[in-house]
Amino acid sequence: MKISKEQVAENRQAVLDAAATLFRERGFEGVTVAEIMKTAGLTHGAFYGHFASKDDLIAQTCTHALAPFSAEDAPVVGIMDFADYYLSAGHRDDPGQGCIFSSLGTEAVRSSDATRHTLTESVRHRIENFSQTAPGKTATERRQAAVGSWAAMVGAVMLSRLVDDKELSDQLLADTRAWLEKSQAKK
Amino acid sequence: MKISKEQVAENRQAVLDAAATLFRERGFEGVTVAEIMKTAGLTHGAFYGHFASKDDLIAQTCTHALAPFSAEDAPVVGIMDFADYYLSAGHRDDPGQGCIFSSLGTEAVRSSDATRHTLTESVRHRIENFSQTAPGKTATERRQAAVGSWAAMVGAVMLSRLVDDKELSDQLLADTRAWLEKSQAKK
DNA sequence: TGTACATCAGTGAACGCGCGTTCACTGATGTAC
DNA sequence: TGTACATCAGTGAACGCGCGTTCACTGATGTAC
Repeated sequence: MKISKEQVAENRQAVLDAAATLFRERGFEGVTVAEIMKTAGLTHGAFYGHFASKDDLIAQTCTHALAPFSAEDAPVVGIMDFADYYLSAGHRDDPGQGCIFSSLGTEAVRSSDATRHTLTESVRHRIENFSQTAPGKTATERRQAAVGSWAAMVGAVMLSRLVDDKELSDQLLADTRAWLEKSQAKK
Repeated sequence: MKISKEQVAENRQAVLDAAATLFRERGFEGVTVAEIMKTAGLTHGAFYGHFASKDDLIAQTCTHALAPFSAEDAPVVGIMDFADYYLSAGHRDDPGQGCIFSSLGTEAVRSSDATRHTLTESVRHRIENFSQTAPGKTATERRQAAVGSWAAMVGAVMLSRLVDDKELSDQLLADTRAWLEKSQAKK
């Protein structure tokens, strides 16, 4: 039952896609290798032909999921434009397709060196990207605005998902957005 | 080998203390029941005399660890005073004694109803507390400042622990603090 | 106050399930002639 | 171009370890008389 080279590449992408969604929805430890392979349309035995271990998959999944944002030519995005998406109910309610930091942040602290390194570089890119349009007279001020604003978004979405009261959850998102808007306006 | 009532109460507290530290350091799933009991000076078999399950322990540990902040007479604390502690290297480097949201936030999303409810009430209290001294003309503005500022702190500490570059980690904390200070100052 | 006995917190061996990982086998692909 | 064979991605049964949980047993506490 040998498979064509194209099919192999497709299968590999399917596994990475399935892992990217499932990990963000249920955490690295909340999803089994067998479940990921099944979602990708394969059996668990095929897993080790593609990846050295579950940890290896985690690292490669992070790289895979963050690729669009880490590209050198990634589009510059304004903080408030980003906030409109990031602090939306849609993003909160669909972690599987959302930001990896607000869905896996506290677990990733204890992940492999490779995973943490990928995430670190992504943090750097995100800050550099936001810094280009952030308010402030100096580069330092703009970077501070970029870091502070993004940290607030990540924290707010994480808390909004945690809370068991929809009203409070909505308020966390809306209040953070309002506060960001005011902070941006003032230079 | 029956034990005195005082000793039973002490043992229970020791288990909760051990769990509170270990969970924050290594995550709910990264610590075993046996390890917690050993840290508390007991054997794993005694666990089920105190708690119905590991999930029950998690819920009670959250209540235990958050008790000081959830009390009705908890002291009102200024946002920047709190930020001085929260965004310090000391807090970042000692998650075992630190804020539960920045160490367990993304895992807690998938925890039991009881755990999430305890955390929700704690979020509410924290916001109410900060709102009392937050800047703003109206109650709404003050609440927005409280929510946005706290979200930024939680996000910043989580990211600062995640990153594998000490310089970037320090910068995340310092930039967030600087940005918070500026945002507080303006009204 | 002293003695006999029931209680029950803690012990540690054992259970059983789930999960990451391995491996002998299959059969379609793609190469050699 | 057609045929024979080697390759190797995928299959699914099996392994083994770790962890949450259970349970028969122990022996100090505290109560009854």
